[in-house]
Amino acid sequence: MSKGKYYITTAIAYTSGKPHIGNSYEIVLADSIARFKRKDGYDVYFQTGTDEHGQKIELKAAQEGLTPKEFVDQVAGTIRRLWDLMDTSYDRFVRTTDEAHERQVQKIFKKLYEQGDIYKGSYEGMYCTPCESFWTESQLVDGKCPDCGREVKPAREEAYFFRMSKYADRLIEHINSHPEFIQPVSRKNEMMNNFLLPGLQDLCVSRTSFKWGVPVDFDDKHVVYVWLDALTNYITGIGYDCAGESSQQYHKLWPADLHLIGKDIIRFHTIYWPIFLMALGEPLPRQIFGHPWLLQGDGKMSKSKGNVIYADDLVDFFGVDAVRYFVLHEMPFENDGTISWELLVERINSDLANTLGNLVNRTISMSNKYFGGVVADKGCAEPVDGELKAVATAAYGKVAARMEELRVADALTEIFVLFKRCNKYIDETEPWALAKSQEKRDRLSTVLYNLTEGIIMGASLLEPFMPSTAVKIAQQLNMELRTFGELGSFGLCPCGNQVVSKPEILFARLDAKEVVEKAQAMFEQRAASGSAGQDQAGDGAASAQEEAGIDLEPKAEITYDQFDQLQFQVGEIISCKEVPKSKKLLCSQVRIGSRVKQIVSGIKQHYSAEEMVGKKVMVLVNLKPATLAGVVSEGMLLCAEDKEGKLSLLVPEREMPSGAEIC
RNA sequence: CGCGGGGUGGAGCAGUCUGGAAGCUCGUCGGGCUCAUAACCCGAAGGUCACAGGUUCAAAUCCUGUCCCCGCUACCA
Repeated sequence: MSKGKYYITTAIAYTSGKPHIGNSYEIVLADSIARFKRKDGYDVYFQTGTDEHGQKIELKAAQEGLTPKEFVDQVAGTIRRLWDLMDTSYDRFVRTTDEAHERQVQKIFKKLYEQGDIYKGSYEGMYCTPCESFWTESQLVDGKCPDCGREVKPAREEAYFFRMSKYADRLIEHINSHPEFIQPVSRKNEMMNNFLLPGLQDLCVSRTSFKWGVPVDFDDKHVVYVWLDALTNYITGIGYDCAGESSQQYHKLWPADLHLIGKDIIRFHTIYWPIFLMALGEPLPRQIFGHPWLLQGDGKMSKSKGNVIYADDLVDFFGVDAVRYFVLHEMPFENDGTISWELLVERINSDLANTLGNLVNRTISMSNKYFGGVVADKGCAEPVDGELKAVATAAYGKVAARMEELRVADALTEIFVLFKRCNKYIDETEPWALAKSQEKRDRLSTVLYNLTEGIIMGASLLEPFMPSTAVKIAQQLNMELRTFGELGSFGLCPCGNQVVSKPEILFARLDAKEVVEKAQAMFEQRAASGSAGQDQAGDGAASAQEEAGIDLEPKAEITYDQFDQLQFQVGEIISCKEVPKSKKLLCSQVRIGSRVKQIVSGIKQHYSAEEMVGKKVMVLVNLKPATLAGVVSEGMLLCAEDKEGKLSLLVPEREMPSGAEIC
């Protein structure tokens, strides 16, 4: 009976920290599609996981005093718990540190090298020795290292490259002949125009600058660089082997039917990934959907403000299904969506509490009130019933059509059309009026039967999106959820069915003001307890200092001589103006003794040019001049900075003449 | 400064590719109803589709220019 296999993946999450609600959206979206397809008769395999290598992770781990492996174990655990919390039905959670994956990546790398797709070359650029960093010409500031301002020299680092150009024509041809390959279509043009048509650059696929990665087994100075490691999870996770020993499962599942990814990594999935597959001689995935992002509406999401929204917070406030509903329903198809506490409450109240929850509640209440909870069709049909039945039986087709286009938000809207129609039906039939006369009792019974039927059909459609809500509704109605195949018929409910005697409220109405206040309190507490609370949920909750101090990573100790090399003096700002075309910079003329220096500072968002004038400030005088946004700066005004990035200039506590030494 | 995405009734969005009566949800206002979670149903008000030009019989939609917002990036010396 199966309609065939359906292999769906999400991007694997990078384990550098706890994902916020925007990142969690993807897994929920994938889950709703997977559940829908499963219920629709496909043999679904749903894979997700984590991407755990790279320099950033190496660094983060070191900062926390952990080995990279310990660190990623922790974060991968957090991510997996979050995915589970969101009630996602993935079949496999791959980790790029899985031994089998790593071994296969090595084999793939070697194979591609041996067949000439990967070659050893060198990465050329300008190298800053003290910073151990490569820079491209365009990154240099004034021909100097953008980090430290020191001289850079041309250098080359050995690296492996993948010959992209070889497969470019084939890929262009594939994309053109498979219009469904890249979704939404607008992304297709973007990829074609920006990358494919101008000519593909070879891709650097190894690094020597860090160790935390899959080692190249025939050249252990190198580790495999991210994409060849990360993207291949889609095949290694289901048992691919490049030596021809791939598993049964692989043969069954590959090619993937859908890679669901964020719009930021479309390029890697629609260009590099297909080309890797071509090189391996494997078929290409059928479809890649780059979904937009869910952005926070009320103010910037920022860790220092502590207002980052995480899925588990939302679940605490609203429950899993409400959160699922919100992210699925509020995401536009192509543009980024907005999330805020107010919008969340609005959606929950109007759709979930009013339209759906209240419908179930009033229907069950009436069945109990008029018939002791027994629902039966007494065959007293009237013309009004027709429209309800028509909407109910047509719903599956409409929802399925939307899902086929991956328009999940619109699919949900279609389901709610049915619930709204049920509410309207109550108004049209006025059961309370029917209840008043004895001879209308059969009609009343039929009306309630029809309503119950409409609700269970809607709930059955809702199941992939809000699984536990659908089950709750079915339980209250004392019925089984329907299969999609049954949704074409109206009236499958056996007569004499007994609903629960007291309906449970599915979604309580919320007060937006209260919710916002509660959220704010949570954020304040979190900000007070420091950054720990963000990476590890709940850890920070215990500490609640009045005014938290700020701890920094200690830098290496220096000698007095080193300190003595710095020259600080009091400077008086005699004039100040904004640097044109810059967001942050103010340019001040600072009198230091008898000299005047021009100093550019990134404080425009904290001080106006006018209020700067006349201030006596602390200046680092002997800093090597540099050019910022085209303006020369000959020193540095010293500032203190708090957690939120607010700045305060340092000024002498007592009156001091300009030029006074600070020592 | 560079790249990208936007600007459609009070709010969130669709419609723009493939010109042809300005739509959806929420909110507001008025009415109805009372089974229900002050819920439900009906109706109304509210938009020069950022601005200015142009193409066209016809422009939210195509072309040109301008302004504004957001993200990444370079500036935070």
